[in-house]
Amino acid sequence: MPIERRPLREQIRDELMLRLDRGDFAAGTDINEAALAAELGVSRTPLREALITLAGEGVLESNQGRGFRFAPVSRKEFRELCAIVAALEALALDSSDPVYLKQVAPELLRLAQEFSDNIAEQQDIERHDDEWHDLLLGGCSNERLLDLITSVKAGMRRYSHLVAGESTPMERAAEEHCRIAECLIAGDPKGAAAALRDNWVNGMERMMSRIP
Amino acid sequence: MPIERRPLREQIRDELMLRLDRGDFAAGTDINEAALAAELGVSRTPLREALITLAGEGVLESNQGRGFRFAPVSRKEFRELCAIVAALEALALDSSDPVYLKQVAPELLRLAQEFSDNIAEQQDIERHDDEWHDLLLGGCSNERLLDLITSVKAGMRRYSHLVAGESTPMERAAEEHCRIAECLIAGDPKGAAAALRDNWVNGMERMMSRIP
DNA sequence: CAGTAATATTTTGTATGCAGAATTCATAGT
DNA sequence: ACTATGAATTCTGCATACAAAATATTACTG
Repeated sequence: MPIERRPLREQIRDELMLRLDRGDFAAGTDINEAALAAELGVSRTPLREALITLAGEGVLESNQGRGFRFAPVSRKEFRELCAIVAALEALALDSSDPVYLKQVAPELLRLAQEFSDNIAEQQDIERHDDEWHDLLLGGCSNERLLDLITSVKAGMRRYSHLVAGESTPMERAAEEHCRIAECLIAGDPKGAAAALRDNWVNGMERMMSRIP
Repeated sequence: MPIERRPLREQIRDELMLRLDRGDFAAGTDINEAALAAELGVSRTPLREALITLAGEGVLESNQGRGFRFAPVSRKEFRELCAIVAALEALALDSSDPVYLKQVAPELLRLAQEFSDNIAEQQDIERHDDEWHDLLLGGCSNERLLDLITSVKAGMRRYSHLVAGESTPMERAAEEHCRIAECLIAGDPKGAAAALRDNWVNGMERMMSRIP
């Protein structure tokens, strides 16, 4: 079996995103490279490489001479990101294989329903939501688009823990997922794309009040 | 006046993109870090940082232990990129200030017309085309979206020099630009967005035969 | 002569070192 | 007490150094 041989910068990036999801870093926090490198047990070089990729994804921002910091959150940016992801996912759905969509639609519906039943941990909720969207878009052959969506969503993760603990928003989201799945079952991808767009717009509205 | 103090990695990135536009590197060429660093008169560290950002934009790709190389071109990827940019620019137009659009529409029309007249150098043509799109989208308040468009377009520059020397495609493009501008003058942003999408789709078709 | 094993060389990936900018702290002056 | 000034410290940005992987070369064997 082949042992894992990935560049350190990628592993570091993943680890940092993990910690971001755990809520270890607050938005606006600036990063001490030496300290973080020591904590991770690596040198500053691959750490900086990871930080640069994260800056490229909008998770961090860098200022000359002042290093990196977690990009501060704002309603404006969140609106912008939601609009972007809505458009990109709608495009992905448009360019998906209809056969695939028909095929996974029942599964998508089932997941959405079982999701609306048990209210789990925030961590799980988000993972579940992500997996649902991944399954939805799994039939899209536009690889660059899927990569781009992943990248933009990475930039949105800074916002995800702000909504923690609210149950009603999630029920609404589940309803919307059901509607999308139903459109697909009915063989109406156009309606599904519209419902998907709504899902993002509504999700944005739901979270907006949570953002400073 | 404040003297320019940008990180080396950014200057290097810009220089590499410049050289890419000049056609210095062929797609698929792999990069020798030491040689390139020496040629640029910098050390490998900021060079690698620039390479990593370019890899994030899809201009380069990296393989473990094998370094970076200019990502090979393919019709599939070109189609994918065109679809993405079409959707993103259409979104940008949708979320643009209508007042701004009405305002710059005559200028856009003028530029498109004067463009169709004199056939210039390939280099100039592309710069002109880029500036035209920039002006078109200048009224979009979604900064993240504009950044993203810039980034995705950077990944497309590998393809731009493939079309060099064809005059008829450019005339067609100018026509399409005129149509977009006319829609804006007529106060029909919806139609303009559709024409913009067409512009990208047609541009894709025009170039497709040029790609191996 | 083809093919393969062993060795040498090149090149990447990571760590360390160093100069200068930014920040902090202390001190002096009002 | 508060601000300003300057030294001391911290930290970033870039350069260099080193180890391991990949590639090229040579030697050997059938």
